[in-house]
Amino acid sequence: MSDSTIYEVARLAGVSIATVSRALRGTGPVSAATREKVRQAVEQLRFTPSRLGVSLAEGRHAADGIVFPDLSGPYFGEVLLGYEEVAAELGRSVLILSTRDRAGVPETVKDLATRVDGLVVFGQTLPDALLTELADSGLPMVMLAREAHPGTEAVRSENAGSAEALAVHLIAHGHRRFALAGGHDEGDVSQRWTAVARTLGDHGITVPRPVECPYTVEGGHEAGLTLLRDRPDVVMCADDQVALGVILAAEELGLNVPGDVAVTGWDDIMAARHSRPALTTVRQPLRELGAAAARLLDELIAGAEPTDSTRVLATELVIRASCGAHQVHPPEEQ
Amino acid sequence: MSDSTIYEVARLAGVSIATVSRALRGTGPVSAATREKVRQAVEQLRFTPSRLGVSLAEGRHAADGIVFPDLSGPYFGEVLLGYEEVAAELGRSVLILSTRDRAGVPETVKDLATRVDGLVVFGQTLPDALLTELADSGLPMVMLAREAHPGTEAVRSENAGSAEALAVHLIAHGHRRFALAGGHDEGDVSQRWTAVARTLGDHGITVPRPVECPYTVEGGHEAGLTLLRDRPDVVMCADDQVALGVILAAEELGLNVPGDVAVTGWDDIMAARHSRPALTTVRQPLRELGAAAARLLDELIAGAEPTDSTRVLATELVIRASCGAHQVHPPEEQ
DNA sequence: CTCTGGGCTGTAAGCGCTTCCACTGCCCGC
DNA sequence: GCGGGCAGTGGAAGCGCTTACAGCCCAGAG
Repeated sequence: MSDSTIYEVARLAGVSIATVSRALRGTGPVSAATREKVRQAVEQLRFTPSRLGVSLAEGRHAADGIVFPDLSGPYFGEVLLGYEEVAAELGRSVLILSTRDRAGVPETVKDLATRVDGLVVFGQTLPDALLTELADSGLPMVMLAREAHPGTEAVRSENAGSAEALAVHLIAHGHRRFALAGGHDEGDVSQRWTAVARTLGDHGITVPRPVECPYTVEGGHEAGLTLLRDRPDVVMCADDQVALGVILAAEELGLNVPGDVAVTGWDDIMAARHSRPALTTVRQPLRELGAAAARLLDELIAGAEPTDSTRVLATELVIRASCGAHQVHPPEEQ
Repeated sequence: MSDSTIYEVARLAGVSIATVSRALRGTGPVSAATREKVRQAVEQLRFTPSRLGVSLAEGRHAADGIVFPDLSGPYFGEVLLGYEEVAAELGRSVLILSTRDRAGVPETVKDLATRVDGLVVFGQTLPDALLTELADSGLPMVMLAREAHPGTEAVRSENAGSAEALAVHLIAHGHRRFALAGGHDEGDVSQRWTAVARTLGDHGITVPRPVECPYTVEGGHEAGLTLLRDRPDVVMCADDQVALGVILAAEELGLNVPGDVAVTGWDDIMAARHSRPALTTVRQPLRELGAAAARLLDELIAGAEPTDSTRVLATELVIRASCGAHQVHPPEEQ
């Protein structure tokens, strides 16, 4: 961009750069005649103010950073979509950073931090020590899909209640031997498993520890091959991708889903509705999650004090075929 | 971020800011003793150079912009993932912008342009006039999933060959009455439809004009309800999401897929493998698409002249159940 | 012993903008 | 007729950095 500068505009318009700036931003009084001269000069030179100059002078970037563990799969895309939409409305740009098996993450994140006014961090993407360091430096931060870290704000979707409802539903199906696929991550998933274990405990059912695996179809497939050796009645999965993998594993082992084993997911991604059998799952308001994070961060940047509290968005139990033969709801529309 | 500045570091270390800069960047000679003093001062003050200052002085942002029509669905997430990964390796940040039904796109894009050293633009996201304006301003640009615009570079995946192969396969299945779902977009999709029409024509088959619809499940569903009234043998869809929607529509109309009507997609998203029936489609190398774009843009930014040419990545025909009863390949692994 | 050339360091000029402050007229009210 | 106030404008000081240029000092050469 060999763009012209405010000096050239000023010279062409025959005014000072201060006047050009005032005319363009609408701050301070400028006569109609001057404004017109400036407008013409700007047009002739195709002048656009340098963001760098503006930001340096204003002392702000008008940009947010958002840190993901990964961008693959439908989950993050949806959240990001909701985030970017709100950020754009608020006049802020969005810088993304994916950390997935990458070296030098702390340095990269710190570099990102110098480019933005605030940061959104997903789940357990970053070590707590780094979060503390960033928060202590005064950087506004919002945590996504987990509880707030000291000095930050957070937003996640409801976990325990839906997990309990799902567990109760599965018990009503007559399932007794449970298995959990997808590890304990100190974030959303662990809250769900805790609620599930408690609910099952209330019914005199004990659950084995969850089998750790990456939150991907492949991870679920592998975990499924292990889990299904014990012939559980039902496998509850950390997310829909894992569930799809478990279903694949079941098919490979000659097991019918849900006849021989029920499977449930979490998130309600597109594939959940189209899979065979259609997946019983819990719908998360992914876009709203992103949107809420964007608004929270904007408030912090505007000067609000972080409250260390977590905003919780409601989820919805989605009963489909994979949890058992007796469907509670009629098949969905559209 | 109430960060300290290079001046404070210089004062604490008892040297000039020039020396601090040299010590930190490794440009110019600095004695070991001085280097150590600077290092200590930096550590004590937790100094990180302001990106704004650096960029303003260097005259570059070390950041790329990438413009999407939308971020929902699996397609863009994957491409973005590939992009961001390479960009990070190259030491560049990534700013994203989604334009989906949003007002003031030209202004937003121009704002984005002032924040980056180069831009990647997806398909038909931006009007040609705007592309021309940006390219003329000297902004390095790479087009994604379409042919190069003058003054840019482009990368897309192969369309005509796979489209022809798919059409030939469908003809071999005995299908004769074709329908196309998903509009003519002047980009990737139109290349496919053109190849399909030509191939079918060679076999004496004519195709009706494609039915326009958004590239979503809902769009496909609606288009399907229209298309299927004519009872075609097969519906070829612009992408997998549209295909999933058409399958939904077929089910609603009591039609068996592929028994009564075959359906094909494009992209090979995750849901394609898990849908019922599993979707015959064409796999695009989504991450590679993003990665190639990142590298091309980096070359342009480094000074390479745009060649107005398009790099084409190979695709792969994926035959599953939705195209007809007689499967050519055995069921896939994993 | 003087001269020369590095090595090392500091000074200062930008990079492109915003905005405080000072200044000039001019209109209005008394 | 005169002073106060205000619309309109310019000068200049930053914002935080990089880097060309110049200066200093000292070792080694002559």
